[in-house]
Amino acid sequence: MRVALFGTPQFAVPVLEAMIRDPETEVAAVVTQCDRPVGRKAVMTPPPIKTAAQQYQIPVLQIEKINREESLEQLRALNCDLFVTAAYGQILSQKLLDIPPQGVVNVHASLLPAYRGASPIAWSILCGDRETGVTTMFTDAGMDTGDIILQKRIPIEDTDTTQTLTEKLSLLGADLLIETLHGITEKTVPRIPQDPQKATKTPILNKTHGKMDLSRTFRELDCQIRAMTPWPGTWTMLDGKTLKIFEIRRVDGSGAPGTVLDDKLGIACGDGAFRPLEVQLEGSKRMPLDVFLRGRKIEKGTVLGDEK
RNA sequence: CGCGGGGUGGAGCAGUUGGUAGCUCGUCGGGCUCAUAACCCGGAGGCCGGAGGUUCGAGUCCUCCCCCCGCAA
Repeated sequence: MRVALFGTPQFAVPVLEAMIRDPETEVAAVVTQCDRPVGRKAVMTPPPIKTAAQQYQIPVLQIEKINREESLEQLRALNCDLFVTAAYGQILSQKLLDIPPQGVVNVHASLLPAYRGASPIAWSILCGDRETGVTTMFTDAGMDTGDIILQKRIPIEDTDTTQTLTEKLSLLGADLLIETLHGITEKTVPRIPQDPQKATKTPILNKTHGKMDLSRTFRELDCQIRAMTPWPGTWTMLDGKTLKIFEIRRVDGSGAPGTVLDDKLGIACGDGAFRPLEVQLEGSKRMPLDVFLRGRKIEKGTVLGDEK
C-alpha cells in the first residue's frame, strides 16, 4: 500500500519509522509544517519528522496551507492509496480527505472519544488519570471525531510526565498503526462510531496552564507539574518574581496555602505540604533545591504565589 | 536594536552613599567520635564577563561589546 504520512513533532517519528520498516507499506512522502523560528535566538528549525525523513531518503513536502487547491494538487500527484496523520498540526478539509481511495487514518494519543484535540497526553496526566492509550481512527472533517478503528491501553505511572508518556505512546501508536494498515488491506478492521456523549475536548496548552494554585492538593499539583513537563513548565511567585518548580515531594506540615513552613522551602498546599526538588528563579538558572538555598535564605512564613 | 533580570574563588549568593572582597556549600589538612553527608579548628583557591572612560582611588559611576536567564513569540 502506498501511503503518505502527515506529521510534525517527535511523536510522529516512530510512526514513520514503523511504516518504513513494514514491508507492506510504501512511504511515498512525508507532509509536514514549514520550518519555524525556535527559541530566544529565533533559529529556523525544521520539524523533527523532516529531519528523520531526510535520513531515510523519503521526499518531504512542507506546505504552508494544506487545504489550498494548489496543495491538493501536490497531494493528488503522490498517487497514494491512503494518508496517515500523526500530530500533523493542520485541520484537513473534506476535499483533501477525499483524495486517497482508502481514506485517511489518524493516530491519536488518547482513548477516544476522551481527550479529542491538541494536547491529549498532558490533559490525561493533568486530570489524574491512571490509564491512557492510543487510538487509530478514520479521519473526518471534525476534530478527532472520526470512527474508531483500534485502541491500545497503557497505565500512567506516578512518575510519568508528558515527555515520557509521549515517548511511550508514540511507540505504541506506531505498532497500532501498522496493525491498522494491515487490517485495512485485509478488510478486517472494525469501524466504531464515537459516542459523542462521552467525548471531551482538550484545549492547546499555553503558559497560564503552568500557574500553580497552591490551595490545591498535593496530588493535583504533582499531576500539573508532570503534565506541564517539558512545556510550559509550572510556576508560582516568590517576591514578585516567577519561580519555576520542576518536581515536588510530599513533606510533613500544614498551613495556609503557599506559606513556607521551614528553612528548606517546605510549602503548604491544600492538603499538607510539599518541597520542590528543583527550582528556577526568574533571571537565574535551573538548579537543585539545596544549591538554590545556599545562596538565598527564604524566611519561614514567607508566602509564595502572591503576584506583586 | 522587542521588554526585563543577571554575569564576584569549584557551586549558589552578599557586597551599604566608590576607599585594599565576604557568606553558605564544596575542597584540602587537623581534631572529636564506635561511626558519619554530623560537629569543632585551620588552610588553599577571585586579574569581581571583556574593552575603554571618569577618579587620588571602581566589584561599586559612564560608554561599547560578549554570554546566560525570565517574559514575549
